Amino acid sequence: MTANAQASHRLRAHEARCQTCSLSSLCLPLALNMEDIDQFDAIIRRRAPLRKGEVLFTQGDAFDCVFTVRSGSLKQITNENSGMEQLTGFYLPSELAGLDAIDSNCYPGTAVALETTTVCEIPFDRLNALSEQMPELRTQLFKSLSKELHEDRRMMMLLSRKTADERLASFLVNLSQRFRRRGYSPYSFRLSMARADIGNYLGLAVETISRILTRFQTQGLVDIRAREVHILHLDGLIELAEGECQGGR
Amino acid sequence: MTANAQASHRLRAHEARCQTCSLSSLCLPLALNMEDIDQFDAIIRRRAPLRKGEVLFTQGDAFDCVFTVRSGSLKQITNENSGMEQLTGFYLPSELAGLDAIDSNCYPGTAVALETTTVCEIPFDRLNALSEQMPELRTQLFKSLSKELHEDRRMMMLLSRKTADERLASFLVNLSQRFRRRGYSPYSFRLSMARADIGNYLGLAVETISRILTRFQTQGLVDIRAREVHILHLDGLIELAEGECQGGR
DNA sequence: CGGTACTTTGACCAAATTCAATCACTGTGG
DNA sequence: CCACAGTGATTGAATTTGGTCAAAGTACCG
Repeated sequence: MTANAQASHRLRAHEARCQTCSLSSLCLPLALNMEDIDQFDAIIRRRAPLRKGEVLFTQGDAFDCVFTVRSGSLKQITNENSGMEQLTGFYLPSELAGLDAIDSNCYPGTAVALETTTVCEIPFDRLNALSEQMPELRTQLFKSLSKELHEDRRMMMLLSRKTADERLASFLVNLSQRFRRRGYSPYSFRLSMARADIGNYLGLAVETISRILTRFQTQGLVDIRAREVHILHLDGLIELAEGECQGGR
Repeated sequence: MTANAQASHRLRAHEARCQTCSLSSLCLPLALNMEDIDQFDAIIRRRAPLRKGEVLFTQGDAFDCVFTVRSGSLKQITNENSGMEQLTGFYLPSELAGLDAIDSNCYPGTAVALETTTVCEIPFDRLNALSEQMPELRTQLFKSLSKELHEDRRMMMLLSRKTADERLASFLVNLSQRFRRRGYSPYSFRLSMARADIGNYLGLAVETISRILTRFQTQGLVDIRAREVHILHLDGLIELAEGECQGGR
């Protein structure tokens, strides 16, 4: 590698551009042409990486930006008056956080980094303005919102109709699919979240998560040591995740 | 009333216009000026009323329109492969159904009228196009999507952290508030859905709904006979709905 | 007026929670 | 380099909430 190439590499790493970003085919500008991407790129701010546990935005803060994860992962937690705390979602690279803040103009949850995480910060008013000139961008934004709605509906079904086993299987399958889409192995990955986070997200006690994971292990479905996951029998998990509920409950 | 006035009344009833619609302050065009409302109005199609049990759109159908309820109410049901059936929401007048179809380009659930129901049909491609020229409309559309996201998150919290009592109290309080916003009494209203629908929506068995409603009744919180609801002690219900979970589970 | 669909009530049961205790892993400071 | 603290994960036993099954009661519609 020449000195020149090294320098250019360092530059890219530091102030990455959408043009060179490996996530561009999954991210908001996915449908834009080169020219539009440049304009889009111009409104984005890159931040110093968040360290594990650092907060990206806090529940109640005034809304001004949405964020895409560039590397690492986030969790979003919502507190209700009564001290109830709900983990409403995990965000992986290329996923868009903060969309649920548009309506009320303040973030309805707190976003926390689960590991070292870099994000792109997109001021929403400028994004909104840009979406006027770029129908593809607007459509993509509508789609992102709609997709998250759709995901939430799946989650509602999971929470209200599925057993603990089915929930955990769904969770693992879902992660696996998201990793696959991003070009990582769908069979081997690292959980960036604690068991307690998984439990909170799935509406189950930590102990239940733990018990079921060991059961999955003894059944030969997965091999999990600490946070390292190896899926041994994906079809089995998928079958489990779908459940055979005959409309009960 | 003169014959003329009668005719004009009949006209309005038949092919209502946004300009004269009593819901305009709650509905999509809420931020538009007169001129824009006219343009918006022009893309809307009004349909013959749906009778109870009739289907507005079916899961899997190609997506082309979103719908606002003008009178009556809808439920949306999603079937998963495995025969699991989840009621993902109820739509009251001025609420927008079908937004969750934008991403996948087909309706992810079936919308069914719970009573005689009229809707406005809005072709999404034309709405999208119009939102290019009308920033207020675009913003309102983003807000509607975001709001539904937000609602779903509340629902996820309800499903994963609340007891049966808290869920049902939340449900009644939520309905009450939605009626209030629409100018109806928050204390007396009619449930357009069956107990089974409520149960499905809240992730509880019908029997549980029934038991808890009678308990609420004996506790003097409500007076319910058949589907007629009278809320006697709204604050009590609200308190119940919030629960005192200290972050458990 | 009769039938169908919806609702209520009771008895029993099972899944998942709670409580309690132990174990493993990480990182820090002596 | 190792002991120790602290967090996170696992396991077991007892409890509880809400589900299932069964049956009877009630409202609504033609």
